[in-house]
Formats: sequence, structure tokens, C-alpha cells
Amino acid sequence: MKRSDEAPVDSIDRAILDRLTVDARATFGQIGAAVGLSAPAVKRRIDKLEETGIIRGYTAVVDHSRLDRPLEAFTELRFTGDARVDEIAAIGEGIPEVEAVFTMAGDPDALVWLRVRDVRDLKRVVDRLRGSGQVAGTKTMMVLGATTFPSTLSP
Amino acid sequence: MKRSDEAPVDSIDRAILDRLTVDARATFGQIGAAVGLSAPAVKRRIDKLEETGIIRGYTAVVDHSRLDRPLEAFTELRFTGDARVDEIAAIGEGIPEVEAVFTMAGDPDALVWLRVRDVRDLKRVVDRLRGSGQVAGTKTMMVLGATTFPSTLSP
DNA sequence: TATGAAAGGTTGGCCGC
DNA sequence: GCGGCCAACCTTTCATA
Repeated sequence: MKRSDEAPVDSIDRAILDRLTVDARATFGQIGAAVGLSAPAVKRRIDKLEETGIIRGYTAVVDHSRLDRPLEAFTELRFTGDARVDEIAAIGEGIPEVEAVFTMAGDPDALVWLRVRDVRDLKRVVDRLRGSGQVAGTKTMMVLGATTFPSTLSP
Repeated sequence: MKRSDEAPVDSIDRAILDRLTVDARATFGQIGAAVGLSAPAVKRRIDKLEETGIIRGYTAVVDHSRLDRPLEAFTELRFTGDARVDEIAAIGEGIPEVEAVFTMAGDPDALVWLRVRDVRDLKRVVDRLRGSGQVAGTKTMMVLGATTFPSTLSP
């Protein structure tokens, strides 16, 4: 494995990450104008941030409430005592309705963020989670509304 | 306000959203090659998806565990009976450590996703949430690990 | 929607600090 | 090592059909 060693993320890198967080489709020139660097210099820094894994990728922020999976929910999972944390984290594998799995310290063991078509769909997904073996219990909560914040790095 | 009416998101739009979800920096030509359209045709569709608000924006996926806020937590909030849901949703305003606020049906009233520097920082942020007035109680859980899934739209 | 041409963005090489 | 500059190439964007 590559020694992707010291990732010396300096204040300019932080400013670049900040810009990409706000608009991942900004051009190198636009980012450069914001951080005081030329476009090629910005490209080289971004290439390095991608190589070292600081930048994992780029994604569109989509309004799912107006698409085919308008319903959001969180399901708390409790596992049997023999389940390892890595096994718990893997429970979302292959279930497209699972947006994210957070393994937790304490109770519950995991928090699963779901996006589903309707309540019937939710029932199906929860049953699938429950049937994964090692799941001792679940508690599902419906989301009324979600507000996400653009993860500013600056403060 | 503009009546950005019927948003007829067809299967090609869905394929475009799918591509942008996986790589928001893909060129129109690359997306066109994937969905079977010319670059200008892809641009017009994306412009419309942005105008109608189906696409809210584009963001970089950053590995925060290797930056300045490596610790994640969820805080459940319980509010006093006179709090309206919109007021509850606004509790994250102006707190940069708040990644998202989910208002919930049932108990708790809200789930707040936090990203902080360390436990001391977590304490400060939770105290700030508690001091927002109308908060009747909190329960904070630490995240051991998070796995997010690339939100595939297709299946 | 496609085409084609002008404008603008990306990217690699080279030089200087 | 890191940034600026330049030039070739690719992409975007707009007119037009």
C-alpha cells in the first residue's frame, strides 16, 4: 500500500475544500480566484487531495422529496452480543434504501438512515434489516423534515 | 415566484442524476456518453433540473476524520410542548458543528448530526443546543464509524 | 436534438523561486 | 518542492437548422 503519508493540509487547501464543498463544479480558475492561486496550481493541489483521500469524491445534492423516495426514517438497531462492529457497519450493503449506517458507542449499536418510497416500502426494508441475523431489535423513527448545512470548514 | 410546475423527471433525467451523484465533476460529454445524449442536450436537462430545484447543488465528499473535526455524534433533542416544528428545525442555524437537523415524528423531537474537534468541543456544542430555549432534554451518542452509500437512484 | 464555430477551461511541460 | 506561464487540446455554449 502506498505511504500516503503526512497530509499537510494547509490553509490554502482548506480554502479550496471550502469552495469545493459549496460548489463542486467550480472551475479551477474560479477556485484560484477565490484562494489567490493560478488554475494549474489549484489543479495540482486538488489532484493531491484526491490521491491522499482527503477528497473522496464529488456528488450532486438532490431533492429526494420530489423524486421516487420522498420518505426518510432512522432505524436504531440493537445487535446480539456476538456481533462485531465491522459486521454491524456492513448491514447496509446491497440495500439501496440505506443512505448511511452509523455505528454507535453505547445504545443503540447502530443508527441506519433510510430513504424509502412509502410506508409499505419502509416496512419491507426494516424487515430486511431485522432478517440480517444478529439483529436483536429495532426502533424506527420517521423524519418530518431534514435541514443539512453546507459543512463549512472555515470557522 | 416562478411556477416551476410539473417536473417531468424521465428515465434519462434519472440516469443523469445517477451519474452526477457518483461524480459531480463529470463533463457533459462524459454524462452524454453514459446516457446516450449529446453534450448540449445533457446541459439543457441539467439546467432545467437545477432551475426546478431537483438538483440543489454539488458538493465535495471530504474525509473529515483526517481534518479538524474527526469526531461525529448524534444528539436527540426533546422540546417543550410549545415549540413548533419549524422552530425545532432552525436550531442548527449558525452552529457550524451541526451537519444536519432531522425533525422527527414521535420521540425524540429532533436528531442533530454533529461533527466536532474533540469531546470538549462536543460538550460546548451540546450546551449551546441546550441553551437555545425550549429544549427540554438531550441525549448524545458518539459515532464509532460511518458508512455512507452513494445514493443510487436506479433500482 | 444535432451541428459547428467561438469562447473558455483543462492539463502537461518548462522555468524560476 | 511549489507556483506561474504557455500552448495544445478538450469542453462549454450559442447560433442555427
